[in-house]
Amino acid sequence: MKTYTTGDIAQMCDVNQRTVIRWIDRGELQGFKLPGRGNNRVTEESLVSFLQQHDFPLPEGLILFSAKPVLIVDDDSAITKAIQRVLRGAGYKTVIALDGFEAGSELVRNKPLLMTLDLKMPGMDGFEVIKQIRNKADISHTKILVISSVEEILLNKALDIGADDFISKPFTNSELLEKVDQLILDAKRESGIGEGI
Amino acid sequence: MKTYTTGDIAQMCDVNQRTVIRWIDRGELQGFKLPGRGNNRVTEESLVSFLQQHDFPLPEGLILFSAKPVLIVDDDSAITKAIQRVLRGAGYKTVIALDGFEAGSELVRNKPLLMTLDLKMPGMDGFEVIKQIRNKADISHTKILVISSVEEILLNKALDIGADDFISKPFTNSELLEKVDQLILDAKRESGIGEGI
DNA sequence: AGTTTTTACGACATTTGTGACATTTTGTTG
DNA sequence: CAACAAAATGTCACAAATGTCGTAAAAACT
Repeated sequence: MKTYTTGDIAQMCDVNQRTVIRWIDRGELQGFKLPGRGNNRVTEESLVSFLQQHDFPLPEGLILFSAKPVLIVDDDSAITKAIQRVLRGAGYKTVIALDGFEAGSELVRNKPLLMTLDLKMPGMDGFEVIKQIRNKADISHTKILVISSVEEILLNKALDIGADDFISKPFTNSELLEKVDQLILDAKRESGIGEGI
Repeated sequence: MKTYTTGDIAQMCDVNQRTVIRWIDRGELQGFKLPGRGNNRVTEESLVSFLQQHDFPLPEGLILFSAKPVLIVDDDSAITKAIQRVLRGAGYKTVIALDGFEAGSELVRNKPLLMTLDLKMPGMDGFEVIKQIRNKADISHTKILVISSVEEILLNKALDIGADDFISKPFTNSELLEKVDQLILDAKRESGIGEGI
């Protein structure tokens, strides 16, 4: 379960850290204390509830952190639906993009932790997309799982450019889920507050 | 997320702080309250929108934030640069997108008032893009100026789908500027920005 | 082991919200 | 124009909330 320190929250709310501690002391923000000297921690749940209760505009990185969708990019809607079925079955929310424009807009809109990417889509250079993603700060953290049936050499090239993993068609549901679970885990571990903005 | 206190705004607008609080209470300036006694905070976004609506001269630090760019979409970088030169000369900020992915991501990222769109880009269906834009609430307001050399019939079809205006290649700088100025004016009027009495 | 960064807390300075009231501005009427 | 009412804004005092600073402990990171 993700927790936040008083410093995280202070930065997030544009408020002095001393003030956050006072909120917790007064009980206005629910937190718990570490054994040592009583350093405060606040669960994501408490924080979101607190922010909503006071009409705080939700900071980017926090919006539905645990419910962020996986973006599925493929021009073949049969494939996107198949992938979607598997991921939904495992509890993931999903968003589908069938072309480059949709992929770009949904990526920036949802800022997913992970996207699956078909390397050879008509009119869309997968390698170029990977480069652009890694080059834009607000989405550069996105985990990219390349899904394709092209030759091994090209897949390795994708990894060199910045993809995080690949899977070759055809693949089994469990193979897909294994890689998705791993990448999501990595993404959650790496993501912190204030980073990647 | 940058926020401002009532004191900041009072100083900025050369107004009594008491008055700023009343603006917020009346709902004329959108703000939110801290837990304690309800101290007010106003996001940069709300403040800029408020200042523009009342023709306040924008303080230095807020000018950049307020100037939304024009998005230029074309696969031919010679053309994008030419358009960029003209628009910059007229004082517009510009962002260029050379393919569908870039167009989608920059559109959602910058939420420009206006985009120029080449209808026939390789691997990107201009009509489909227009449809998608009109179908997504966060960008549906975007003014679309179609720039193309295709036949009149297709251009009219673009208008039917949801484009706001078109201009045929080749065109002069003044023709382009005239249409851009008009569309930007429309966009500002419709969004309530820059309305003076 | 070490070092660096972050955190909690106290004491004090500053800012903020509120109410009550004075002043200015705006609009209307004769 | 003058007179007037209505609304908006300015002024002031005080309690409450927040900001600032220094220090020592804790946590994070080699």
